[in-house]
Amino acid sequence: MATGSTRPTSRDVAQAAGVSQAAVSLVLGDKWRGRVSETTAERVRQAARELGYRPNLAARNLRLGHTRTVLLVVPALTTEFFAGVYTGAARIAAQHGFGVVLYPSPEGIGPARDPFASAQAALDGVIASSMAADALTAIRGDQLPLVMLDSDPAGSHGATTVNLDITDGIRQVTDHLLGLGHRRFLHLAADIASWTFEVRAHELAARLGDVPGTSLLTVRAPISIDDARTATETALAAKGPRPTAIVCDDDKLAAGAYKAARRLGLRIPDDLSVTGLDDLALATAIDPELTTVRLDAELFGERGMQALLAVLEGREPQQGDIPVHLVVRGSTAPPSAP
Amino acid sequence: MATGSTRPTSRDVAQAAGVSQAAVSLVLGDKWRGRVSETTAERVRQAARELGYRPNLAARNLRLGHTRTVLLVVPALTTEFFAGVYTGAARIAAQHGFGVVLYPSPEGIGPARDPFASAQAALDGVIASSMAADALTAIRGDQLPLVMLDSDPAGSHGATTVNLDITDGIRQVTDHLLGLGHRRFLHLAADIASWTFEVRAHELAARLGDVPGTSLLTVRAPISIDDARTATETALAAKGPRPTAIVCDDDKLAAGAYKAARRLGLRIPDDLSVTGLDDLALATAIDPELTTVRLDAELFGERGMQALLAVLEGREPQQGDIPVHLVVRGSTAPPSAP
DNA sequence: CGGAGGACGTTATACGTAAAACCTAGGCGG
DNA sequence: CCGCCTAGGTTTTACGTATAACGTCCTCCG
Repeated sequence: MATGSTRPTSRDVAQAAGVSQAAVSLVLGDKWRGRVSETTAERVRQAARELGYRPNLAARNLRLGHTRTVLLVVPALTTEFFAGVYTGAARIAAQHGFGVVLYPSPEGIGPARDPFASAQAALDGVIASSMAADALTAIRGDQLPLVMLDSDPAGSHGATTVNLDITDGIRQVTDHLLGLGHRRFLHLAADIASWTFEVRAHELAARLGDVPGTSLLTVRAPISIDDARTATETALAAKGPRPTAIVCDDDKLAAGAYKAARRLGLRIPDDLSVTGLDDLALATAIDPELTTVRLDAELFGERGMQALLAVLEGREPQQGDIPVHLVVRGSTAPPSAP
Repeated sequence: MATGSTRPTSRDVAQAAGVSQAAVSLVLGDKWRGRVSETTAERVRQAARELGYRPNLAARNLRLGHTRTVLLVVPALTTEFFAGVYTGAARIAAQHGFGVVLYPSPEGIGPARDPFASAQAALDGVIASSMAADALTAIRGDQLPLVMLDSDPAGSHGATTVNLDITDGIRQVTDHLLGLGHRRFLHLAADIASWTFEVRAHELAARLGDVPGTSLLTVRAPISIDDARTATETALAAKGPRPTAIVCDDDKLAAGAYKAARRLGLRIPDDLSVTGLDDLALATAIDPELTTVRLDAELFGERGMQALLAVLEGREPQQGDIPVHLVVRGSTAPPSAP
């Protein structure tokens, strides 16, 4: 409270405590065992408290050569899902003294399309969702440690990948629906080029291919309730035997399917079973509640961060996909008599 | 591609281009008009490109004394709303060469309850939502430029405030409902101590107080669909004449009210009108679609960031609350005969 | 033809921190 | 009583950048 209006530095603290700047750094950095007496240490801490001293992060980062900050690249934050991923990642990060800065989607943020420029921070590593595909090339340029989320393990050029076990999720959905007796399926697919959605399509086709007498129609829509509604409406209005079950890539698409069904006068689950994927708040808000595959977004973020920390520390990242599980609610039932 | 594995510095670029480090800084910082010839400038740029040079942000921040990074403090990201706020803030920030780092909610992130420690970055300013109230004391400690979102202008100790015109939103809701003929109201309130929710309660009471023959019952619930459902159910089960309209502090609460209504066998909007506030994706997913007050989250974030930029540059921030507007959908109708 | 600028750079320095290298008593074993 | 160790510090340096202050030539005008 003496120098003026500029923030106090470690030198100011040193002066106030009557020691050298080095001593301050030692004490505040907890490196003083056997180097500084307990009494002076306390004096330093006292002075720091009184001045309201906060170390200058920029200077520390420069000195240390790292920033304990990582970048999380995600698509636009239009659902709770990636908010959950962020929360999980940030939690683990905080436990290890790291910060997480977000780079949400190349579109919509502004002219600076360069994640590294726009995330104004010096970075130690990157976690990137494969859905933010166009940011990838920029990222690969730098040689920062990289963890890919929801990404093809084979196509990630050696980057560590952390994935949800979507394949198993789709398996659970199809087992459930086939077990109920459904045979004619509509796949309401997300209109996004991303590995995680390819997996859904592939596994669904593979599963149904194993069962004779099944049919599978696919229709694509952007992830928006209204787009999903219109796509579903036209698909259902087509001639021929109507599908009895709609498998959606995502809960929002499922909400669109609900609206289409209402417009067409079809009742869920009596005339039509619908499944989602995500388990957003939306899933239990609609009526009937949605049978869907629950993805643990926070765990996903945690695992991503843990993997990145492992890479940064030269350890081997944990192997294995993150389990997901079907939660059966009121939107699925046996098909009515054909 | 020569020095080894460590990142190239401006000195490496200088050496490669055969100039001094200062020249590199001049050229890359666009301060070279009349100081460096176009040919050498191009040589420098070329060298920088070849080496894949990126300036060390930590060093730059140290030198410059600022970081062009601001902190956005928000409650947990459990709806799209604050994701929108972030997106808007980040867009404006990017246009001005700023980065935004997020500090979501003191709970849930980890042991580091200090926003400044956990947001590992050196900061130039802070935008804070009043809903993250417990972080505030920590923030007030530092004397960073501060913009408060959704906060009592009178109680913000001189910090700049940017607010949505919630008062007008509630006015629109009550006008709409009163116009339809409703007289008995239930206020489903968010169980959060925050100015923005107090405003809702206050304005609603004031508005109805002006109209003789109206009644207002209030019930509080945490912002979760299930909590809202049970709270609503018990409120509606109480004896006495049943409310004909439920005004909810938020769309999620409204979704809970829907479920309560279904359980009690009440039809919306025939037996019960319901209004929300936010206009989340949820609002159009439920049936009937929700009459609600649309809050432009991105604009909110933009205005917050613009205000902070104004403060940082010593300009006067733009005055005036952000307009909101009622969007009437299927969840409101005249009350059935008393 | 002398010197006053421009054009084109370079040298030197400071930002605040962490930590290696160095200093100085005092105590103590041999 | 010498040498060495240890406790308790201090001096010094480096991190990479931006920029103020300082040199050169070369040109051109009076």
